Amino acid sequence: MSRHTVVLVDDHAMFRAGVRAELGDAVEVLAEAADVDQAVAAVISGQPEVVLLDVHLPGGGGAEVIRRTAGKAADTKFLALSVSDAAEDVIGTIRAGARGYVTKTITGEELVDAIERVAAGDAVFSPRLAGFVLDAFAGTIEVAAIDEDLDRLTEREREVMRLIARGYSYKEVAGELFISIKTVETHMGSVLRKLQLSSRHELTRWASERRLL
Amino acid sequence: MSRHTVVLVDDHAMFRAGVRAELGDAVEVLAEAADVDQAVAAVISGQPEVVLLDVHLPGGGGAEVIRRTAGKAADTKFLALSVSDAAEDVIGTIRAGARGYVTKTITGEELVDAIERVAAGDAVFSPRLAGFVLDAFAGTIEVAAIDEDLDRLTEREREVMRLIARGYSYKEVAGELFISIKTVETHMGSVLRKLQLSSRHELTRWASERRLL
DNA sequence: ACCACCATCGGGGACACCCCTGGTCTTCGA
DNA sequence: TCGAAGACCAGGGGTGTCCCCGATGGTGGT
Repeated sequence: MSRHTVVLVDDHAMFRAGVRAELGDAVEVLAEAADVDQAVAAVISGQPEVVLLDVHLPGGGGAEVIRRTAGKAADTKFLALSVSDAAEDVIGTIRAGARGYVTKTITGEELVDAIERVAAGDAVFSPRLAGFVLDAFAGTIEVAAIDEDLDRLTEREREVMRLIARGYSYKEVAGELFISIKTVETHMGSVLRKLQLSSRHELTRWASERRLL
Repeated sequence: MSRHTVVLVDDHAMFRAGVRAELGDAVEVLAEAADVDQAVAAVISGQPEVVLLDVHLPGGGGAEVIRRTAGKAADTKFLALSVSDAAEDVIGTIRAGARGYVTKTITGEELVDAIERVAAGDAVFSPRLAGFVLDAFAGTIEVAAIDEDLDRLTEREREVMRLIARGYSYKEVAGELFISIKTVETHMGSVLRKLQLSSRHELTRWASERRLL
């Protein structure tokens, strides 16, 4: 197997040196970078197969590097390499487009394996972290935050809201709930006022962001 | 380590027997099920740690089992075990709440390991499949499938469509694109006709399902 | 008894949305 | 050179959406 090309991004020179030593001859380190600007430049000029990316990085964080190089390094995969195992770090980085996320407790051998797998198109996670992504994906995260706004609605208002958010017209909602259009309008007025929205379109977006459909 | 409890769900008795033989004494198979109804009953009465779940199952599919047992088997994890490596199967099952997805090409030893990891709270994937989930999560999937409908729109129609789907009114779109409201209406008429939709609300849902916002 | 809140319903109005018919101008390829 | 297609614009009409005003009951707390 030919050696994979890698760009190494971390704000601590000592850590970069450590990774480089651990990787040894298994991969070819094209360049190193210590902040977002350097990283973006290095990735675009080097076109590496894999970028080893620190999540907490001066200048916007690792996710910013992924966003700024989007489309400018077509075949480059990003592998997050972080001390953090916080869910928001993991999810944020994956959302940005990283193909893997491993913690710095990883051994050199495992890291080489992870790099090879990411380069091959697979996704690599420290086992415990994959669960975060799945939780977020299945929509079980943030469920708690809804109620602050949502529980100020009455039961009837919630019914109307749900149908409207799904795209039903007032008339259809009226037919569905066996009430008059005028009552639907009244409820919708309350819903929009309580949720501080101004149109059914905003309501649709509000509901879809909270996965209430 | 104590043996994990498992319910085995697959519509082929032959395959269930095979899995049972492969697992041997490593896990305790509480029950088997051949369709959705049997599976739901077995999971609720057995309260297993892990359910080995076939994706294509008479009565609604594996995802239906997960939905119907939601909340009734608190500590039970679901591990999909399928011949299919199609992205829609993987994503659909994970969305329903499965904590892992492996193909039936797996060896018995690997399957035991996967069961143990899922029981411990980790997520397990056949390497190639994890990418599907990440793609869907990052919103990069289906980008190819869109164009069949989307590329029938002209450039201007796409601009109008994007703004409308975001909740802009016709007037706001007109102001944004420096054209008259009447022109926006004309473009929207074309968009709705070409996409076979009938209202801006359906367009909003259409676009959000494809993550074009 | 009174008040607050909820669900229900109505009139009327301003505007948005969707469809229809028409038209001009440009670009592009047969 | 002539049509096809796209971007642009207009009028009119029917319906939907959102808001204002009002009203009637029921329920629950003080």
